[in-house]
Formats: sequence, C-alpha cells, structure tokens
Amino acid sequence: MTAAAAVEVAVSTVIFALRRSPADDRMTVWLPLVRRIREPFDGRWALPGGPLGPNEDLAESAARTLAETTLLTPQYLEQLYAFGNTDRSPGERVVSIVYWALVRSDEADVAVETENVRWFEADSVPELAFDHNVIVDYALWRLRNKLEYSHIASAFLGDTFTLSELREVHEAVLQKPLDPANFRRQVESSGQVVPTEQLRTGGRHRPARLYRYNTAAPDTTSGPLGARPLPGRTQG
Amino acid sequence: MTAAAAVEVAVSTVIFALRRSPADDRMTVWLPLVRRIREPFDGRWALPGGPLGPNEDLAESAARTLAETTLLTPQYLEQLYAFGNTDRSPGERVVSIVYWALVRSDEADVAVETENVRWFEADSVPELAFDHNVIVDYALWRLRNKLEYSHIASAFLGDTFTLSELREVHEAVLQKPLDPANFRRQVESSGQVVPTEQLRTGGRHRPARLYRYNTAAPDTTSGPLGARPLPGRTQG
DNA sequence: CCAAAAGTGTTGAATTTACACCCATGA
DNA sequence: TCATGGGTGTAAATTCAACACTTTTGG
Repeated sequence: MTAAAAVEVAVSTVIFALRRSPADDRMTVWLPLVRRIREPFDGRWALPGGPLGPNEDLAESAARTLAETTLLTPQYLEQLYAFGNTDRSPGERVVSIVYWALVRSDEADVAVETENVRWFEADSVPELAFDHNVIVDYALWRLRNKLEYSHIASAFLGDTFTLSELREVHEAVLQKPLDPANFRRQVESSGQVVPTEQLRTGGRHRPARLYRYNTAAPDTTSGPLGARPLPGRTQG
Repeated sequence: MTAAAAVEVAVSTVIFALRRSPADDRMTVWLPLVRRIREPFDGRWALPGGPLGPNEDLAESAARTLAETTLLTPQYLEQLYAFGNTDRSPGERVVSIVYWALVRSDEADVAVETENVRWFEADSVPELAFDHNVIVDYALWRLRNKLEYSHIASAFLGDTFTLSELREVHEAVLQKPLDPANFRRQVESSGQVVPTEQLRTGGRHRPARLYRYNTAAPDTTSGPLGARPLPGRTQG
C-alpha cells in the first residue's frame, strides 16, 4: 500500500512506418525516436512516451504521445508488453506499459523531424536509453510474427490498395521476396480483403485492381479482448 | 509528474492446473480464486494478487502471490497483459499487470483450500470482482492458443511423462479428442520432447515409454525476450 | 485367451510451392 | 512493337487426417 506509491507508471510506444531507404530504393521499416533532455541517459535516443495521465486509459496515453511526437494518427495500436524490472531505470522505479503502432507510409513521409525527433531504420537503431533496444527488438519480432497470421499489413496503406502494394509491405517487413501468384491466392482466400470496382492505372502495364480491408471479417487475433480499440471508439 | 503518483500498480496471476471433474472423471482446467475482504467488491471472488513491491520484479511479484495463495511453485509463468482502464476499479486508479501460470496437476491436487481460497473449474467461474472475468477469459484463450504452437503442456506434468499423459493434457485444455497416432507423430517430430530409457508399467496393457521435455530445443515462442525467466534464474 | 492401450503403417485429401504462361497497358 | 507488372493455370512436393493393423502387457 504505502510502498506502491513509489512505483511510477509510464507509457511508451514503438511506432512503425515503411519508408524507402535513401541508399537503395527498397522499402524498409522505420521508427521515430526522441532525444532525452535530462538524466538518466541524457542525450540518448529513446522511445516516445511519458507518464500515464490520471484520467487516460493506457491506449489513450499511447496515442497521445504518438500524436505529440509524429502528428500522426495510428492505423493500428496494440499493447506490446509491460516492462518493470527493478533495475531498468537508475535511481527510480518505473513500470513502462509499451504499445506498438502502425502508421500509414504516405503520412509518415511528411512526418516532422526536429533536433529531438528523428526517424531511424528499424534494423540499425543506435544504442538507446534504458532497456529500449530490447523493446524495439521485441516489437519488431511481434510485427513480423503477427504479419503472418493477421492482416495488419493494410494499416501501412491507404483505404484501398493493390495486391502488389500489399505484397510490397509484406516483403519489406519480412525482408524476403514473395511469389506474387501465391501471395495473391493466400490473401484472396483469407477473406480479410475484398476487391473493389476500381482499378489503379498509371504504371506502364496492365492496371491493377484495388482492394479494401474487409471490416466484416472476424478478428481472431486478439481473443476475448477483441480488436484492440483505437482511442475514440469504445469497447469492453 | 505530479499526477503519476496517483496511479497504483498491482500484479495479479491467473493460475491454471488440471484436475479431474468430480461429476464425470474427465480432466478439466481449474484455477484458484481468493475472496475479497474489503471494498470495492467485498465478498466477491477475485484473482490472487496485490500491490507491486518496490524491490521486486513483476514476475517475482506474480510468483510470490502465487506461492502465498497456493503454496505452489509455477512450472511456467508468463505475462498476460496490463489492464489499466480508468474505470476498472471504482474510486481508485489501478494498473494491473497480469501474469498466467501453470502448476503441476499432482501438486495442485493437494493445494490448500480455505474459507477465502477456492479452486473453480475454468469454464464455470462465478461473477468476479473488477474486470477479472475478462481477464480469465483472455488467459484461457491464450492458454489454448499457445498450447498449439509451443510445448507448455509438459508444465502440467512431472519431469517425465508418457505421450498418453501429454495427450490427455491437450485434450483437457482444448476440450476435444485427439488422434493418438497423429498426436504422437506431431510431438515426436517437434523435437520438444525426447524419449528416455524408462517405461511406465502398471496399466493392464503394453507399457508406455516415458519422455522428457527437451531443454536443448530452441524456444521460438517469446522472441527476443527469450523464455520467460522464472524467479530464481536470471536473464536479460 | 481377451481387453486395452502402445505404437506403426498406409492411403487419400488438402495445402504449399515453384514456375509456366497469358493479359492489358504505356511508351 | 516491346517491356512490365497483373493475373491465371497447373503439377510436384509436402503436410494433414482418418483409420487399419500389429505389439505387449495384466488379468
């Protein structure tokens, strides 16, 4: 009782977006980090986050810091893990509830960068404050894992997208090429996306059909907790 | 900063064991609950747990309350989820880090029951305090899910076990019969268990070979966090 | 011998994988 | 017309599911 007040609660978020690598032109996974401006780890890069407000839910807090650092709204937001080892922050006891989020690539392209906010390629982040390197690695593992049995990939894209675009997302995240023909069949038979009437023209080749995420499809990836509610909607 | 102190941190644990149902003789999933002895929800059953100690890690806290309520040591302990909605506890703001644990069936058989600690069958728990019914449902979903792609089932058994015993665990958790021949092949090809030299005699039928959990097999179920360290061992 | 569970074999179905091939567009 | 990605077809390989059958014990 008396002792519990000594524990502080913070919420941090690993924010993923896809961007083209400046070197080659390949799509890769990126995430924004913020520079710490006080001890401990003054000057080090760290995950965006902050103390949990007394009147905000955990996911709300994650979405708030996400908006504050990137000016973006997440397409997908899910709790990752609670980190609370006694030794993870020198001189204080902090339990961090960490979320991970996906934002649309086209929005991320125009995201602000300042002296204290910078985007990094996910597989070459510097040495971070606290245990944040472990957290980033775990979030990346979860992203790659979940991509294969759910349909979060569309969260990186707009409302409609071609199957090539969707495949490009998978290839970027999983870092391996996928057979276009088999990918198409897998996705179509999953029922998670539905074709629209529109085509996307413009490339110097046959136009591609646009698909849309199927909101009516059942979500079996979160069990009784249901689809992780994005702040704004409501769900038990 | 100032506001963060208003949030209390608690750790609760969903403890699973297998027991034979008193009605029929079938194995089913059980869990211990404790009766609340103060408001809010005075008199209601709830998950065992309590405030996080200032000098204990999250998993340590879960194992401690587990030992306090059941006098048992968990064979498996993993973080489930952090629940922190503002409205989940009337009049106070509590973030609960919830763990789930598996204990051996033979130990659970001799577990104490008191006026304020009782074991319930998992699919017929009463109306619980707080949001604990949701938590139990989610933990059950996770248990059933994880059983199919990891080898936590052996945590319900002793050091050595027959494949029939292991299959009985699966059947109890998944609530459906499994083909003995196919189950055997699946388990053997997974590499997660290895045969010993011993046989188990006693039934009036052919003796069954005893198997042991293969500690050398790689654990791919937790990603970069590694196998969830049980209190006592150490791991980053 | 018989009953019962341990353990092996086999077959057809379903799924995955690799890759050949046609289609429709811009240049 | 050619190059390029969109989209379909198909056959081999692999995995999965159902079930027949043999083995070894206790009674």
